[in-house]
Amino acid sequence: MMLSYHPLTVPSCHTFHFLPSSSDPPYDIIRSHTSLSLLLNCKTLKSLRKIHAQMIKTGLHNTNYALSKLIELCVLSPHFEGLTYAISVFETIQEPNQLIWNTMLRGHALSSDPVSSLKLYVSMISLGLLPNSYTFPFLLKSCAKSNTLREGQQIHGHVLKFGYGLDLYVHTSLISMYAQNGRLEDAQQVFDRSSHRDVVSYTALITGYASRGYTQSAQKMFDEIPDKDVVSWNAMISGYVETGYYKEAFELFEDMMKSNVSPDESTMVTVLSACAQSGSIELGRQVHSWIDDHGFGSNLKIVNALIDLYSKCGEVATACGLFEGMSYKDVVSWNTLIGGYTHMSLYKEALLLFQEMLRSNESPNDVTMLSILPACAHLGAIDIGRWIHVYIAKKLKGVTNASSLRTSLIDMYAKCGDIEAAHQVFNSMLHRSLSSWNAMIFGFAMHGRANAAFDLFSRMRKNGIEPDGITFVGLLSACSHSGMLDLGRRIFRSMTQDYNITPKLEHYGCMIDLLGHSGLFNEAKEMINTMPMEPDGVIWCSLLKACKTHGNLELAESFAQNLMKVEPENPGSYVLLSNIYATAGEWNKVAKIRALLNNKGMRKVPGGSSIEINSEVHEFIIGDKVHPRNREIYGMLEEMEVLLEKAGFVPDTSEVLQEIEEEWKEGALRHHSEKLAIAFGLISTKPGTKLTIVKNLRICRNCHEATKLISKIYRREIIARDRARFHHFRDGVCSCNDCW
DNA sequence: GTAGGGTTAG
Repeated sequence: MMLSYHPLTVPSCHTFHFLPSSSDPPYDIIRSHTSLSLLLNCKTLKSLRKIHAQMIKTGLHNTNYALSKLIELCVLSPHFEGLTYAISVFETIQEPNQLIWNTMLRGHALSSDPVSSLKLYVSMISLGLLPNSYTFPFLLKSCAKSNTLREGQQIHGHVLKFGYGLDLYVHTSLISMYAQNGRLEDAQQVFDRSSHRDVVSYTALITGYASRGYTQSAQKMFDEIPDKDVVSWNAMISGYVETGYYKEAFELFEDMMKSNVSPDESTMVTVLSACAQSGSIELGRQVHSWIDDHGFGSNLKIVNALIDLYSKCGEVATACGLFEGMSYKDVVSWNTLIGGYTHMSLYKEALLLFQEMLRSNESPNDVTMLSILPACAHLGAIDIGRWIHVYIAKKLKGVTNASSLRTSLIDMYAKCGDIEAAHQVFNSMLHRSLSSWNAMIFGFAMHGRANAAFDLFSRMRKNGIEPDGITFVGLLSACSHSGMLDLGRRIFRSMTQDYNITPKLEHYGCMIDLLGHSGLFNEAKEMINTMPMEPDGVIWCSLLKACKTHGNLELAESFAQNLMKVEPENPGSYVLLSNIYATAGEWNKVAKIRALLNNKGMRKVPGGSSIEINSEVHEFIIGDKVHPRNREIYGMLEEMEVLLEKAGFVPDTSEVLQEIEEEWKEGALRHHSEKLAIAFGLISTKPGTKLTIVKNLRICRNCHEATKLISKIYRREIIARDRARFHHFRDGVCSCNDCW
């Protein structure tokens, strides 16, 4: 029975007055003893220490059983850093028995540093102690977990040397160790040589095959199992899910339902995650009603999987409802919904939920951070991003995802405009993955620092890191943001010739953007004709923009037609074309396009900008009047206009249709969302404070010119991120050198 | 005499 009261509220006299007697085996008494139940429910190191102290007082600590149980519970407890405590207990024991040694080995194998169990084993052997059949599964587990094949092979040698080669548990552990190290032939060999096998050893091998994509071999082994149990079914189903064979997974699930084995929690979680990953919402709903009918409806892990299903399939409200209806939530529940929001681009909702999580008693973990950092990056919420950085440094030291967390931080800082902070994180890293290098290269590219991006690339090569396709997207976009055509051409060639990487759509996109920007339309068209895939909207759009820059009306029309073919529902293409006509003074055509837009009932995505002040993200759309400090903001806008005019600023009205419709005549330019955000930034920060604005569309030329002057007039550094890149405005100039 | 192997958020 689970104890519902807190361990510390139980009087100690009641807890510890049994002492083992010789006639009664102590473990029977102790097992039924409250103190062990207390240990099992022990949630803090402090209460564990108290219980331990009681054990010492009552002499219970002298029994090997109690000690080994104490250590085991320390080591298995998810609630605190039990291993450290277990080690301290272990060190007080004069002559630990084999059980205690094994329990310590198990603890180390389960820890975040499984290799330490091998070290402990070495010290055990050097004391002249012998392993038994229980020793090896722990050691092999740590070799499997840490992918240390060589050590695993040595342990295999010891297994044979000490004569445990026939133990089924040891055997299965060996299979699992080889399988997880990717040595499927060795795993199969161990399996074939075993004199007896059971469903568990089959399953170990199946998992190995399936996780490496050898689903056929896995299925063959699975068919051979005479007495399939629920775990073996689950392993096979999840093998298909993991490798993306959703249809096969669903079919197998159906077979399982027809068999005499009933699915369990794990089956449902696996099948639901298959539905989520493959977007099979209808099937997911069927599974959901099955779950409700079979009494799984309040199972924590299953509800978490359902939340994942609904949020991944776009039914956020259903996901949210399930989340709110949970009587007990764990960290996975929070992470799943936060991740669901991020997945659906609901970044603000993700941040709000994260803040709610902090207010509740749930501590975020590395997974939380990995889904919340992209939300900060999108919103430009750098204050929260910095807070998370501190939290990671303090609380999540040495977590397994350290490298991806840092990479995520680099991305966040870069996208929030603080490229220096991004660089600092990068430099502080001891082990950089390819994606860390890529994130930093992308960061520099976004900020128009092409040279830094290329320096980093050569440093990366010197470190012996092989670039991938993504690296080259970074490098090519660095070229395109800085208008470096020749370098771009060289990189594009080198990518195929020297690195054997086949260019994808994104690579062609960067090159076509570069060519278009340089006015080399023929060459751009040639590239489109020779590339092996169809160009997407992004490519036509970049060419259309190039036409605007170079005033090429004729080509613009044909590009626009292509754009409308690829993205007929995207009003942006129509607006772009109408802007080009407006620039050329072709007002009839402008009117035609406007009529077309109205007929189709399309509205342009409103331009929105956000600015973070005191950890709060404020969003503005064009002509926005809903902000609580609306009057002050518009007052500031008027002041800005007066000062701009004084400084000689003449608005370029040719782009007046950028934000088409309602307010296009009056104030369409004056009240662009970035101006509102800047005005709000100016009134709510101290003089001299840097302002960072995030915009969902591209910044228009008019605002770009105005912002340059504003940075000078108000002596403010203004950093603006638009859809494509960063602009650093300072003292009347922009880092992009007007090349965008 | 107690313990050990295979499946389950990203």
